Amino acid sequence: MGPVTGMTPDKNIESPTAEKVPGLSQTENMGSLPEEVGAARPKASMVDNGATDEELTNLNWLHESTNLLNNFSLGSEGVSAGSPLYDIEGDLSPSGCQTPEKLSASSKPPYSFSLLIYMAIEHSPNKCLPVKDIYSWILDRFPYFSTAPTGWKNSVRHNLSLNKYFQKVERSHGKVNGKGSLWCVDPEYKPSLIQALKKQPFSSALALYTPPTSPTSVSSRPYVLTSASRRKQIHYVKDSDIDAATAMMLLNSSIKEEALDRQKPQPLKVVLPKKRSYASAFKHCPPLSLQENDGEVINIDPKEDHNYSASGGDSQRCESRSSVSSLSSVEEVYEFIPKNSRTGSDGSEGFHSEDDTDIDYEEDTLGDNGYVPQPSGNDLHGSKLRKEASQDIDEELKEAAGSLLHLAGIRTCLDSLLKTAKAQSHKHRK
DNA sequence: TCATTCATAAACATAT
DNA sequence: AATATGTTTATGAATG
Repeated sequence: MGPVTGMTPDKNIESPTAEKVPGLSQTENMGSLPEEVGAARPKASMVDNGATDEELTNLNWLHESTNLLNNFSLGSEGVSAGSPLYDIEGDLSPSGCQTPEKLSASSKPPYSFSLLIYMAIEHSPNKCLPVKDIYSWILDRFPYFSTAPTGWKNSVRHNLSLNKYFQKVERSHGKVNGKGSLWCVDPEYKPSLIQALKKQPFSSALALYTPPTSPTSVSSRPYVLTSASRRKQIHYVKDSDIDAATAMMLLNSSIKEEALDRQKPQPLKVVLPKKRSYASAFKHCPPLSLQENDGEVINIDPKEDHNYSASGGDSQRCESRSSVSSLSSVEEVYEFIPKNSRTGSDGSEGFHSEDDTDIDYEEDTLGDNGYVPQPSGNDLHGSKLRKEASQDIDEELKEAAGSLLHLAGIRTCLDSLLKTAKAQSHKHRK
């Protein structure tokens, strides 16, 4: 028996390596995924009290960070009603810098397939795309591939299948139109992908970024702060603030996740854990788990799970799991503001499938497979739910703040007790 | 030199 | 049956 023929058009191709562009070597400019996610210690850079008092009992930070948390968890709603479809060609690219697309119209895009796929998925309204639409998006954005040998589709599929960053999600049952599954970005690895994208020479690519969210916070929204204020905040940050704010962030994120979870009828149904178990990918982070190794992990032998960029996975996974990296990543990218006005208007931005996929999403919304698209800002039901969630968050935040105040009070008491004790012993010695 | 990442090709299985 | 999709293996280039 000979080799299987007629499988895909992929087969009747020349080796694309023949078309490699000089000066644009495969890895030279390519968006290689980072081995480590950039240091994800929460900088608590938002805490801007400007004071010098480093005592925990100085509760300015609490007030500030509580406001901040509200901005993070609730206030972001007002930023963008639609899904954050950022404009890859947006005005964020430095003047005089060509966009990758334009560069790649005749030459190979400076992104790895992983990043291309990631961008495609992130551009989709529902953050999930079938393979076909990933093809389409890439073709749409990178005309290079229209003339490139079709082997690139094989590479896309290969990446989807092999790469740990991507997850397969079932389409709705009983829905026969549309082959295959939907592909999503594993939230756990979003920071990695973002980090990789950030390393691209084209800063406009950053405009694609959706602020990474914790696994269950599906509605990723951009966070808008000016870089100037951010730097200022970073400048004033203090260690005590970091820890406190970190605690608050973690607390908040867990609360938020719970609240958001309540909104969702069912979690995403991840099809099958191929590279490793993704069963936890859409689960919550354990609340307030400050530990990097939370036990669940994680036998990541790069050889065991044969996939790309397996190294460094441990740390980044832990970081992202703890939600802390979300904050840091957000900080890294929150300057980028969505251009949602273009969504869907020209057919390329806010990519819509030409086939049934969107219909699929709609049905899934009501649906039977548990796949829930991101709530859109004008979704009344969603906003109502969010309001409820917000109230919950508010209440829990108050409780949390109360607890922290309580702790601070204890600390104050202890301090004063210590002082008294010292004074007494001093007296006693005299 | 070695390990790693990535691209590419290919074989094969399964679903539509 | 044809095609699309998904998985797996192999190989080689580039890089640190």
